Amino acid sequence: MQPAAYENLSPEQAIAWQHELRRQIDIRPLDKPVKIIGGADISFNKYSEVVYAGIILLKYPELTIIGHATAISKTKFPYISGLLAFREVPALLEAWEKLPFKPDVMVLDGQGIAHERRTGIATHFGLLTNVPSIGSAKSRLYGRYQEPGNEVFDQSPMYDKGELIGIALRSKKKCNPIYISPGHHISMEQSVELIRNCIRGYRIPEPTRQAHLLVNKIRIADGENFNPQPTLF
DNA sequence: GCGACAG
DNA sequence: ATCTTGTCGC
Repeated sequence: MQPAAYENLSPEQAIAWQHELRRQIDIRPLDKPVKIIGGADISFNKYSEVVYAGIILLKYPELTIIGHATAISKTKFPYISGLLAFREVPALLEAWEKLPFKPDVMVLDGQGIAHERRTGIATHFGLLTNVPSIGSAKSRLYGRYQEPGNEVFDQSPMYDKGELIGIALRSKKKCNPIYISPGHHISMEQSVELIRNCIRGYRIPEPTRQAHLLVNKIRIADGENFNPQPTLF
């Protein structure tokens, strides 16, 4: 199935596709060391179908920005909890194709396998691009866990019926934890280790944080042309 | 039936 | 996610 056709899927069909994708998930150690790590995110104006996607490339472990790509696209697929990938992945793939070179691993803003059907946006993106991926979410979607300790890097496992599906990580003191889970072609341990090495004083790891800054920047720049609200007179 | 519910 | 200023806490 082509991602471009995602907007025509019904929620039921999207779920059926996730069951299909689930069979292809492969959680295992990386085959090569990480020298370049990428971060992806999207932004949009309320009530608008226009989505601004962006991917940032950082040198690892220095985390200096060495490249990026963006794409302005449209989507008709609404936000539905559990089906986030169908709304955001198409635009992200457009940005992915524009990258000057590909990263060794990608960090997505959302879940990896910490998902009811193990198909969070990071897993979905990893399967389609065949690139190792990690999910770093700002809130929990699925799985049971105990609140991690209050010190930086304290962590707590997330389970689904006894199966480890993610890790709640305290990335910053006095802040809510972030939820890490492998997406595809990477292990749980490596996912957490990489994210830990991407924390730079903020709650959000650099790849995703920089991607967020990037897409918000292009959205604001693009919006300075017309008025979203009904103009008076 | 009730509560939860990535971005 | 986005809309938005000040403000409580470390």
